[in-house]
Amino acid sequence: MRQSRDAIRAWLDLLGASNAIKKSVDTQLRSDFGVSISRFDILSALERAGPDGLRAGVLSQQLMVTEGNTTQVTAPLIRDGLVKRNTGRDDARIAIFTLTKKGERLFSKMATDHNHWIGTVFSDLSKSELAAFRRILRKLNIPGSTAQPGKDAA
Amino acid sequence: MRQSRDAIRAWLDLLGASNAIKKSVDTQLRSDFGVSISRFDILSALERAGPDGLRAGVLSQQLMVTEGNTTQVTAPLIRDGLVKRNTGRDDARIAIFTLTKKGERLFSKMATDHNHWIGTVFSDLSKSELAAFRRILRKLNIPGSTAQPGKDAA
DNA sequence: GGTAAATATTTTAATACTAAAATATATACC
DNA sequence: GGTATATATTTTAGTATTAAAATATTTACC
Repeated sequence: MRQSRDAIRAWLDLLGASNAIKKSVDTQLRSDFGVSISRFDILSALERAGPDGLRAGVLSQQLMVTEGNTTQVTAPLIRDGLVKRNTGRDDARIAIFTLTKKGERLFSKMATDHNHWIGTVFSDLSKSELAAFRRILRKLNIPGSTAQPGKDAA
Repeated sequence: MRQSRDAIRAWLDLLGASNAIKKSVDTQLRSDFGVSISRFDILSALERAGPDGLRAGVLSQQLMVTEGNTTQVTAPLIRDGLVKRNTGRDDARIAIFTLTKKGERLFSKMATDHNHWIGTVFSDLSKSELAAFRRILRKLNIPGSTAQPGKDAA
């Protein structure tokens, strides 16, 4: 099983890089804007959705988290006036989240910085290396994983 | 900033793959052995350390977590008889963790399966693709990250 | 040998996450 | 029109995580 030992090394490298990038982004978002990466992900999804916002269930699906998680992470964003929660007019069971003006303004600044940070992380890779990297990631056989990510974005 | 958009895509792919693999491993470890990936990481580090075990601080460093985390994640392992906690004989401040016989037996089974799962994840990559993948990961510029991972292993 | 400082770990308070139970509302069928 | 079922979300209980405060013990120095 020589193959499996190299695979373990690759997995540890992958996990380490992912953890380190995430930690770095989270630290910067918190110190510069007072927002965690989880909250940033929500703001990002709502920004993309525009004025119609997103239903709780759709938001959860996009971020690949449970609905309970969405309820809890939106709570402080609502408390801080970055997100508004409305109830569907036809169906009172439905919760619709949208960005407030304040949320839009803050997210816009965050997105600029976030894009720049991530650009820097990959800045030493050539265009073809970046493509090769993504191609290899798509070749991984991950049990129970039909498709792609969903979390984090800008 | 075309470059930054592709970088974001690569980051989302990287994060998605990492999350999905971790989730898959965690789910399998829990259902087959009743142990989470966090606890598995501790057992793995202690197995590697052998009969002398590891001090709390060293264990924390190796897993790249806080000492408080180590205290809490070892607690159920001790409760379940997989790990033993001893106090240093010269210095009573020191906590030394070792695997029990039961812990060794369980970890041995877990490691076999874990290696196989990870081998499968990377099984569609050629030897050179695997090497290219690791080389690219090492070329990433991650702020505040001097070196490599630390977590998870077998 | 007693106090101050240093060291090692644990505890506490907060965030984030899941799975499962609970709640609220709407729909369907009799 | 009333009850059962289905749907959408929230709440609860448990695990994992960090940062900062608290505790325990040793070391150093007067």
